[in-house]
Amino acid sequence: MFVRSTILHADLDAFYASVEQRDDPRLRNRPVAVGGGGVILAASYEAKRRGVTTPMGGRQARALCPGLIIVRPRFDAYVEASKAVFELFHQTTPLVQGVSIDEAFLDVGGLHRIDVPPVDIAARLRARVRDVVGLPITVGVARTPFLAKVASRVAKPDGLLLVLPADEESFLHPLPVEMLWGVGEVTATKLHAYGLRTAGDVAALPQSVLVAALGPAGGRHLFAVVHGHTPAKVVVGRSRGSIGAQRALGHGPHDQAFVRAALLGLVDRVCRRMRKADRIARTVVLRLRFEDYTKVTRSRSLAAATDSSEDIAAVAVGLLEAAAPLIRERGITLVGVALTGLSSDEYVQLALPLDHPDHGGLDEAVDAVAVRFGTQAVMRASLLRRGEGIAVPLLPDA
DNA sequence: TCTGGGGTCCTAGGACCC
DNA sequence: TCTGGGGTCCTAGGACCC
Repeated sequence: MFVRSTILHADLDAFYASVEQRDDPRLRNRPVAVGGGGVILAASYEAKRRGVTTPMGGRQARALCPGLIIVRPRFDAYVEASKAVFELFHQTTPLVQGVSIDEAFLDVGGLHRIDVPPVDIAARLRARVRDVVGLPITVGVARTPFLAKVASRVAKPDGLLLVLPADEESFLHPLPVEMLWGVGEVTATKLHAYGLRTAGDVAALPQSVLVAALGPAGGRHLFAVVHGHTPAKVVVGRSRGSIGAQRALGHGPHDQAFVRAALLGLVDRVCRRMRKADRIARTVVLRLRFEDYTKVTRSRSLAAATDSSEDIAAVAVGLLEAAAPLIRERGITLVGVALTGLSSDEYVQLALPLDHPDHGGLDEAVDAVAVRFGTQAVMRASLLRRGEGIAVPLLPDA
């Protein structure tokens, strides 16, 4: 079969800082950073070239880059700009996988009947984002999302890079391991300890060595990555697995009532967001960080999923009280709450993966639904969600 | 150089069940 | 009664991403 490079990774450059430079001409061509809570959230390329990175303290950033202009974040403006750019993505192809507020994968493989090469589609998209929204964007074009992502990294800023299937190895292998998406500081340090500096160095090794060094999932993944064996499809329409909020409290001491109030505020926020999204949660996670920057999580699963602020607040406060000795000991500097085990509030999701090798598949899943919800439910259980299992509408008579 | 806020995925041990 | 294997769920921690 004829293989083509049809995945685009589109990534806005220095997103927050670029929006600020767009909206205030005085900031253009100058080192700009967007800062909140004493920390740099984004830096323009003029600032990045002088060593400003994220997250970095404002004082350190100014020391590295005299004349740095630090502006307060305007999140509403960023959300609006992001929506406008994603609108252009969707006008390009229906197959858009959002990665974050400022980047997405686009599959233009289905558009070949129009007879425009993907790299031309990418160039046109860049021009459209520049003209319509006024922001610089880099696009990588390759056969898989992973390769497109690495291509856009290499092409940044304000660039376009096509990696042809025949050139994948010669593109990938000279790159330092840090350039590979998914290799962070810890993994890079481990690889360096083995004398491995480039993707090509890693590619010369058998998979077993990587598994021994990085664990089964990490080792297999990196092996696949350096040989170009990453999934070719984008994933569309996947819903979030968790909703959370956190708040840095600054240096203490903070009394228990203050921490408790902060936590209740966060619970209120995440519960509103969850209800707005028509989701319900089954697990509450409390996140704490201490003066020595150690962190812990404490979690509790409910018997049934809920979107009730009162129920979730009660669980969260219970977890906080149980952690009181730890807080007294180490001094708290951050409190956060996350809701996981999310499901739609219209469906109950049974944990019955249909594609499990030892599993009988659909028949057994249907039987399990019948046992748990009655045969009436089976009649309604026609909806299969993303191959994860069976979804049963939660009706009053179910 | 002292580190924000929002997420995803993986690992691993113990409880529990068949 | 004892032993074993296989599976899922819960909890906690950690790496990584932007």
